Amino acid sequence: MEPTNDPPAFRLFTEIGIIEQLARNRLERGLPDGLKMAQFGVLNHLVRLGGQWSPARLASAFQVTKGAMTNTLQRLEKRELVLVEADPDDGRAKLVSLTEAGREMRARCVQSVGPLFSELSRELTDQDIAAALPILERLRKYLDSHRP
Amino acid sequence: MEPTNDPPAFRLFTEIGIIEQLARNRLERGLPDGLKMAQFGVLNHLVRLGGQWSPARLASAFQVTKGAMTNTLQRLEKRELVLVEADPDDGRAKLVSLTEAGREMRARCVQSVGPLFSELSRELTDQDIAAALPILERLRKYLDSHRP
DNA sequence: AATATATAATTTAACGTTAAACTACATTGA
DNA sequence: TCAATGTAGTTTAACGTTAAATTATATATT
Repeated sequence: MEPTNDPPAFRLFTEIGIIEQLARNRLERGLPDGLKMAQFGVLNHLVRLGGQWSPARLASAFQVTKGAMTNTLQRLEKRELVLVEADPDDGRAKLVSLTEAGREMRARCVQSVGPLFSELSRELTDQDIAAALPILERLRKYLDSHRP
Repeated sequence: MEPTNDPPAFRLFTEIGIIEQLARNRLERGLPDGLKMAQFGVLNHLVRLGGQWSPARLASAFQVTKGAMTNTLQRLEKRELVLVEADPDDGRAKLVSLTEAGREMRARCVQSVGPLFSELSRELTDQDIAAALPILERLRKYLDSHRP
């Protein structure tokens, strides 16, 4: 690739776009049973934070539309990795929680993802990453707070 | 959002994934005539680097599959923003170049994208970005060189 | 020269995403 | 109380993406 004269912000977006594609592809390739990143993301979220989550709260946590979350949850529910119940306190809402199978699947996912992170740590130290993270967080928060 | 205990590399991917989504959405929203980022990317590439490019070279430059590039080029060709000819030296190949309309459209796209970059420069200086870019470049190059 | 292998581009199916329209239920306020 | 407004979730259409199969042409090897 030729070196570019694009302004820094443009190059930042370009790098982010390419990394996102390569990383999702690489991670997804290792996930068990053809699970997708979106699905693993929800399982991981439920394991880390526990409890019951409405689809709307999950959609907001992952910055996707409610329609996208409906889709992901339906796929997880089909595999019985997740339990979806009616919210007793709100007739419009549902509550999503992890099943035992979901917890096990998440563990397998974490295992499958391990090797990439090990390799990466030889290229990029935690210090390197820590240097970049605050800038990306500011960018993310800015974009998030100026949404339509 | 609750603070996470995820390892730095994981948080890096998470931030990148969210930023990619928010940024593409924000940028696309401003593009003229419902042009998409993928299409603008190709126009921009052809303006910056000029000349004739085979679909395969473009696919490689953008790190997408040839199928994805076929799709993007067909949409650009339908709007006559791009000219696609047979390669006289290789019966399998095609050559893609910019039309005048394509050049004008790219200029309109750059204009439409300007405001976001101005706003952004008040949140994130070029120095901030310059601090993050080398790390992202290393990550991108690593992922790119270890593809299946 | 003939065959085998490799490359260029397209097509198809499957997935995730958004936006917008829709249904169902909740909340607010006159 | 009832009407208006707001929110939760689903559905559909359109787009971009990948992977895999397909067609056509090039290149290399024997």
